[in-house]
Amino acid sequence: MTEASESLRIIQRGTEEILLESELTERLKSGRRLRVKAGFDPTAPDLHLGHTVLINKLRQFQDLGHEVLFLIGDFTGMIGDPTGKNTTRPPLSRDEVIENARTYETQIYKILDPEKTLVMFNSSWMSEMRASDLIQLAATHTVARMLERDDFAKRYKSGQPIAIHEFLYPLIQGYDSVAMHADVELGGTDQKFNLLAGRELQKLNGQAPQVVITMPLLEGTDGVNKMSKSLGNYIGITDTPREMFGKIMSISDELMWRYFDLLSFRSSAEIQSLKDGVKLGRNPRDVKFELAREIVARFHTKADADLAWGDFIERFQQGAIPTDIQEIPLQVKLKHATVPQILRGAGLVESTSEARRMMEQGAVRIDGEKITDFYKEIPVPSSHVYQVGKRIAARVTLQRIP
RNA sequence: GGAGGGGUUCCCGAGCGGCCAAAGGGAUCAGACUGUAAAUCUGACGGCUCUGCCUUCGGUGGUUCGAAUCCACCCCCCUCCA
Repeated sequence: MTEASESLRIIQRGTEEILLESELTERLKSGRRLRVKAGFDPTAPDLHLGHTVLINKLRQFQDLGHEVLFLIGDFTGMIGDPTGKNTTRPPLSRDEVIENARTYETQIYKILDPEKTLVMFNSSWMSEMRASDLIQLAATHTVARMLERDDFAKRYKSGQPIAIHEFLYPLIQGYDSVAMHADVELGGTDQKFNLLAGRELQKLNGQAPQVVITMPLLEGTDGVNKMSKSLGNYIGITDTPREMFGKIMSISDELMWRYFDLLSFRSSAEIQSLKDGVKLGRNPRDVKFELAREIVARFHTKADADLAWGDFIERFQQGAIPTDIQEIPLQVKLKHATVPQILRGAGLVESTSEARRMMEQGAVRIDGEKITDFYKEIPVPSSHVYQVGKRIAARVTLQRIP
């Protein structure tokens, strides 16, 4: 097996599609250090596991000696990528974009090698672009072509608005590839249209068109929608070890295998043997533990992962009161306080109505004892551990103020 | 510019003078169970000083004993025509 075909095999793993594979082989054979582009919109400042599917792939390119061009779409961020959306996104302010971009930069190096990463901002060439250039760019594509895009088509048909500027997004993303002289661009499957626009524009500008590689979209913790911050089904890479561990444990047994495929660094053979193990009666929960430990260790440390694991077992399997819980001081004017008041005051619930509901449902405990009486008076001063359900707990210390 | 349709609680979506804090579904949360914060089942799901009271159905003003529901004006979205 030649070196190029070995590289190709590594790159192929887990991808959805490579366009065109022959071109990729060609470039790999050239032995040149390839410029591998991936763009991120700085709309959501926190990366989640869904993004890491792509970043892991970038890392593989780096390991093979290539250079990653990490494009922060600060200019396009002000437009708002219409991909997959059924409504127009609100544009971001200059300051928000810069702030978000900074967060991205600090987060990607948990996976990428900084030595082989070039961070670029598309505002550096887009802000220079003149109106006449932009119109020329716009002239390269037709409205019909734009409306072929599934998300635009759906919005158009169902009567949702599409603003003109949204048509510019794929064109600008494509133009980025021209400006960056990208050899390869990676994106989610939903980005295919935008990625292909890059190929066309590069051809028009006399460059060899980039190879487009699409990666599957990772489903979120709900197992249905793609992972995204706005849907609240995400696992952030800056989540605490405990949160991250718990969220991974909450995915369905089915989805767990998908996560193994797209997120685990284990070999395909190893994953297959885990599957076989479950078939033979191994508890899927324990396999999920392994996944959770691997992922938590990647973004934190091995020790953090083990701690989170132990904590999870104690808390959910054995129902123990967590040990290192938050301390919340609360000042009270009277000699007594009722439980709903305390829970709301300490921020454990959003309203006293919610506190009452939780109590009715038997979710509230004080020092491990279930409390259902709304009017139970807690003396002030005092200090107890208050729990609302299995996940929320804090030691609340009541202090009397005159 | 003209004609028509529409804006309902986190989302979708019913309601079209009182029985509406507003059906149903989704999401979410809790409880039970379990092999787990899977699955399944049950329940909750505006707020409060909670057997009652207060605020909500694009906005403002009106009609009425009483309006999410009727009227007027305004704002926003969509479709068709120009």
